[in-house]
This record gives sequence, C-alpha cells and structure tokens, in this order.
Amino acid sequence: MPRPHSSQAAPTRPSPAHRPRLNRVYAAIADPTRRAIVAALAGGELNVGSLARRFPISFNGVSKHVKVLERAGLVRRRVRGREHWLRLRPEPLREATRWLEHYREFWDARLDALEAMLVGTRGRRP
Amino acid sequence: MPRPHSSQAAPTRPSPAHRPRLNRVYAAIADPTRRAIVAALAGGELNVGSLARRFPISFNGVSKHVKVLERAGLVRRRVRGREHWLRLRPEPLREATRWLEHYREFWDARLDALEAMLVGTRGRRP
DNA sequence: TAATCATTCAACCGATCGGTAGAATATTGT
DNA sequence: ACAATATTCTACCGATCGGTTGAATGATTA
Repeated sequence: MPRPHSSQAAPTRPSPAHRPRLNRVYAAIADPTRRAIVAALAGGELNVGSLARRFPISFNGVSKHVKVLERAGLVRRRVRGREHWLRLRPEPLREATRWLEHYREFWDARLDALEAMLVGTRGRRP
Repeated sequence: MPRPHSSQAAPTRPSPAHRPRLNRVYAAIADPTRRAIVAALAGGELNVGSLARRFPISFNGVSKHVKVLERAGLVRRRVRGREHWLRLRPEPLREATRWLEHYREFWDARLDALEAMLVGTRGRRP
C-alpha cells in the first residue's frame, strides 16, 4: 500500500494524458536547433532559404525542422510563388505554458507552505 | 537579402541555444506517460512499484521513464532499503516555463499591438 | 538459510529522430 | 526556350526511443 506520505491534495489534472498536439509541441522545442528557429522567426517572417542560411546544418535539415514545427502548430507557411514564408503561431505555446505553469505553481505553493510552517514553528513550539 | 518584413524587435534571446538540461526537460514532458507520472507524483512521494501499478505498461517500462525524468532533473530518488522513493523537483520546470513564457509574452504583445492598431485606425481614417 | 520482494541491468525489437545527399517539381529571370 | 532559384520528396545512415523480456542484485521476512 503506497501511503502517499503527504496529505496535500494533488493539483487538478490539466490534461487528459493523451494530447498529440501537446506532445508535438514539447517534442518540437526539445531540440535546440528548433528553439533557435523559433527565436529567429520571432524577428519576423523568413523564407526557408534565408532561415537555413543562419544555421550550420544543411538546407534540407532546416526544411525538416520547419516541418516538425509546422506539425506542432508552431509555424505557419504561406507559399508565395516559389518561396515559402514562415511565421510563428503563438496559440500552441500558450497551451504548453499552461501545463508547465500548473505544476510550477503547485510546487511554489508547496515550498511556500513549507517555509511558512518552518517560520511558524520556530518561536511557537519551544 | 531576407528582408525581415517586420520592424518589431526580436525578443532578447533567453537561452544560449545549447542547454542539455532544457533539452532534456522538454523531451521528458513530451511523452504523455511521463507527464502522467509527473501528475501522479504531484500527489506525494511514491516508490517505483506503486507508481508502476498505476500504468498499463510494464514495471520496467515505468522504471525507464522514471530514469528519463531523473536525468532531466524533474524527479529525485531516495533509496530506503529495497524501495526507491520518488519525489518531484520544481526547479527545472521553472527554467522550462521561462523559455516558453518569453515567447508567449512576445507574441501576446504583438497581438495586442495589432489589435490596438486596428482599433486606432477604425474611426480615425475614414 | 531460503524464499520473497523491489528494483536495476542488459539485450533486444521496431519506430522515430537528426542529419545528409540526390532527384524531382515549380517558379522566376534572361 | 533555357538556366537559375526555391523548395520538397525519397532514400539512406547511425543514434535514440518506448517498450518488452529475462536475468542479476540487494533488502526483507519466514
């Protein structure tokens, strides 16, 4: 019987465990090159070529990374003639932040409670 | 010449592009089973066995997932006799949230600016 | 001491990943 | 019409991933 050791309530679950979108967003930004692409695209739209020129890997490598970001919903592509212009999309990042913040806040509260308990105990129970 | 198309400044880079810790944190939470483990562990400490019993995969599968979370710094292990007790660690999540929020805030500001521009234009330039 | 329990370790499997190279497909400029 | 440009598609490579199984290690209990 795995006694839960703490009586603090668990946070209400923020996600039904199987969200392919969320999986893809986290997997996408787990790669440093893709995070750098996000950073580059935050400066404004770029086409694939001028984006690729900023990275030490091959054009095709960057093209593949862009596709991953696209599948995660983080990048939108606008084809204009022979060039494909890429733009960031903020929405999926918001959902991704939400999951993280949920647990971060929970832990912050935990640490605060612990500190309060220690401070409160200090002079009161000699 | 990849004209940046927007004159808005890019956000100041929040990470020097190659942070194995951050990579590991995002890769860790990209898997739904591992996110569920995080959720389970938020309810208090658990040993590997009682944790594994909550999941439809094998004991060893869960053990491996725990190891991934550990390497990402999200879980701490305390060996007590033959059982290993697992506890969440908030610190890496904070760094992970910071990167996401950085861009989220940037985009929010962008959307706000766009909206303001549209509203401002509406009655002023007929 | 022997049996049981909690756990890791090692090997394996098929799938996916990051990356490259080369061929194919459009679009543009001359 | 032709050459150059921008990009994807296909195929390949070695590495890692999620998962399983079986054996090994170590602590507890009888």
